[in-house]
Amino acid sequence: MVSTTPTPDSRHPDPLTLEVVELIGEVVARFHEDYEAAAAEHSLTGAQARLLSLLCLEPLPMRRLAQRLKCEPSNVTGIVDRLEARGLVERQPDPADRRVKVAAATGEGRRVARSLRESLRFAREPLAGLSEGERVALRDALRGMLGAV
Amino acid sequence: MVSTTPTPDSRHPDPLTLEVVELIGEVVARFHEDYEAAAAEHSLTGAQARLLSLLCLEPLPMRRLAQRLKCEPSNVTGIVDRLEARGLVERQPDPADRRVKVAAATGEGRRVARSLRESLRFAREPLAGLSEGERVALRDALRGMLGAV
DNA sequence: CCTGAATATTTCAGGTTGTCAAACAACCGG
DNA sequence: CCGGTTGTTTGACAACCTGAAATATTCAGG
Repeated sequence: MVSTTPTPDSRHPDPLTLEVVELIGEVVARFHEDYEAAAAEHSLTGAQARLLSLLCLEPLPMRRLAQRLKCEPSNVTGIVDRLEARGLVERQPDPADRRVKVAAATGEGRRVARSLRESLRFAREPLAGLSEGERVALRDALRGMLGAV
Repeated sequence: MVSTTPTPDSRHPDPLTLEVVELIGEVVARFHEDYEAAAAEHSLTGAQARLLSLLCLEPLPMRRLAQRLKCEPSNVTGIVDRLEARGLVERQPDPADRRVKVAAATGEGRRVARSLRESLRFAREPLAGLSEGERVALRDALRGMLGAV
């Protein structure tokens, strides 16, 4: 009787699945709130914070930035403009292809990004309230969700 | 020795916590993508879809809408304006207080919201790939995260 | 080498979201 | 009745986002 996963048909979800969906929605909402708030503390918008965080890992051409952020390249132009005006990012020419401009975080940009990462409390603090077993279970379930698609 | 949760200090998170944070970030990103895409299929923006979904549960005064959406009331005015122009929402006078206007979903609005909810596949389809035990574990961990704050 | 297609970036126009301050109407306590 | 508070809207402004057009550069073929 333990056997068959009780067919959580995605068209007729069972109550358990519905509750999990509800909970995920709440987590998503809180995560966003927290992210925007952390960005605002550094006088950044959410979009600016995301872009700066990306560049903090490695410099990227404008085109790739747009792909990572899932938006149009013309949009990235403006965001980089504003970050560049504040000295957090700079455009560098690509020696291999004079069409492309590589955006890179400046030293100050990296400093701000690090500070921002540290003020991102949600998804870390509440995790501290979980036992190791729960965290392992959470990890496995999340892996399953992301891998299943 | 079972006692103390192995101190996942939020300033020096262990690798397990870091991975979970990473996974949550991915889930949040996918959830948002999916939500925006589902909204776009119905020619709605994310904000419009969220507001319409709220009104689909119960009519709400503008003020409360702003609280639920965590934004300024003046912002809600515009979003309701656009939804009202499309006949998905209507403003009704509150007989008890002539200052307040209650926004309510129209029949068409409810129809669109239902259709939207059904096209929201992420957070439901991948869940189907989890065993019942995993879904229970996920539920408990999420509850713990949300409650712990 | 030259031409034309393709690519990377920017610019521009237009729409949506969001804030803040100010206006306005209606409520309410004294 | 009066003054302060509350709910909604309006206006000005900034950021985000898209789509189309302009520009510069690369690259493949003839």
